[in-house]
Amino acid sequence: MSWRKEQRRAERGYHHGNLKEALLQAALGLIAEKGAAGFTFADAARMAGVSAAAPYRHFRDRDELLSSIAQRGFEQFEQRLTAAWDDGRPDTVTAFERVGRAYLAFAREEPAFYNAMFESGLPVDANPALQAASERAFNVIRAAAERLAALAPPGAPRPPAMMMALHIWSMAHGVASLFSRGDAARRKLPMSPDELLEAEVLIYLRGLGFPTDRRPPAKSAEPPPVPPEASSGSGVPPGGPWGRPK
Amino acid sequence: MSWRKEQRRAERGYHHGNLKEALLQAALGLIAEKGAAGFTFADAARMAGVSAAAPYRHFRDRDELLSSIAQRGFEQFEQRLTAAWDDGRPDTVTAFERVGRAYLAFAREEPAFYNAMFESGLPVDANPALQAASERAFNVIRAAAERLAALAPPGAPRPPAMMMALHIWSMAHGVASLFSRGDAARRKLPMSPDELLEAEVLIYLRGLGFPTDRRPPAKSAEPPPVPPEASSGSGVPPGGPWGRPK
DNA sequence: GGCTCATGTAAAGCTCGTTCACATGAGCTG
DNA sequence: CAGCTCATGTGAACGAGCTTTACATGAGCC
Repeated sequence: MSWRKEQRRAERGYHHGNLKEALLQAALGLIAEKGAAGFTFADAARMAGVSAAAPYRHFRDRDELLSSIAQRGFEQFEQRLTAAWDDGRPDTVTAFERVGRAYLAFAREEPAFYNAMFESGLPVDANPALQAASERAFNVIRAAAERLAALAPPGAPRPPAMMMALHIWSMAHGVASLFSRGDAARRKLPMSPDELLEAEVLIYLRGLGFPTDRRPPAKSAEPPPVPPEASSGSGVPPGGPWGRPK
Repeated sequence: MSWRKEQRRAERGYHHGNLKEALLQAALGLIAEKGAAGFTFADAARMAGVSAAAPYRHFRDRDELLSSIAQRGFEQFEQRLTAAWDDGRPDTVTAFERVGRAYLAFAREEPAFYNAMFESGLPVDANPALQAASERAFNVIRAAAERLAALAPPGAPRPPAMMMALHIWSMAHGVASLFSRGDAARRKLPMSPDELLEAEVLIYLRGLGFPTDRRPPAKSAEPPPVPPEASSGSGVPPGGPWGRPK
């Protein structure tokens, strides 16, 4: 039983050498497995092969480890959103939707980060660094909304970019929280979370007057998809953004 | 120190009489204060004036107490949504928006329930009763969406009601989670969460082709607010649902 | 070679969740 | 009303986690 620990210590010597990083990695794994609530400081220490007290040399307490993870999470989140936005290429609407998908992808692929960031109950605004990181991530969405708002069709009042950003964020976050993670994801949906969000954003943008003539799964090898019947009723585009009822 | 407990016992006798309910109430208060994660079985027992082991006569374990609370939460949630919907009176769109506001109001006014229901990490679908209660609450939104979809303007494909319901739910949940609760609510917003959600829903509905000629704060004493210039561009209504830039 | 300080350890105190054997008394039964 | 029974509550105990404290180790520097 105990020789294992001894051997481990023999392998690495009295000093670990990179304990802080090892703890962060261990915690990441544990959170992904059991959620931020189930994650245990002691477990992380065990996993790194050190005593339960060792982590306190690197983190004030369990919460600070969690904060560190959330911090990293927001940074990676920002990077991924930025990459997805790609400065609005090839066109603003396409890039905007890519950001939405990136949001969901992050929630799905980095459950540990997402959990620490949004579901751990961490008081984000009590930690200035964390708050700043969160702000920077949101600013990607905000900047994208800014560009989109600038493209608003003429003849209508320009929508406030900040409001658009908040709307998009709430949609992405709502879909991610409700349908794209863990247990709740098992709810039977008529469509994938990605499609759900994409349709939601498209309908929303159309509500703002943006031309959104593509369908979500977007077989791009289609004839120009907008026959000029668009002015039926009060401006309803022809194809629904929810695709055909397959 | 200990005479307090003795006195308490003297006051109520050996048997509590209504411990289960007392525990639920105590837990509700504790969760509202410190979140479902910070809530402690032992604390609830203390608050009810019984020993730490007593609760186990009424709940298999801590999780079952939490589930009970979530269950009640979903039931009250359903009631409030149903009341807000009021069978679509006075008109479908108005009632629909009232449901959205009720969603936010519940999140704000019943933080303990909301927390247990959506933020406690409870495996909802592992508990049939809980899942059913959650389903019933969602069905209110779904039924409302159904009625709304039936009113879809002619000339456009009718949007799937289920999709609409999921969209609305994700919006409400996103706004509630991000802006309407606890710390995150401190984020400075250009508008209240209620206004934010209302605008979001209105824009969305307009994207579906619904006539949404009211502005959120809705001074209803206005002249018919849709001058027939609606067909400019691709169907952009005249007034933005975000009101004037005040 | 010897010092120093960052880093790790063991032990202990606290709280919590949970179980167990035992106590109490409310309500039924005769 | 006496006595029985069973739901309900108690106290003690266990293991686990968080955190602090006093002590150990050894890497890097003079």
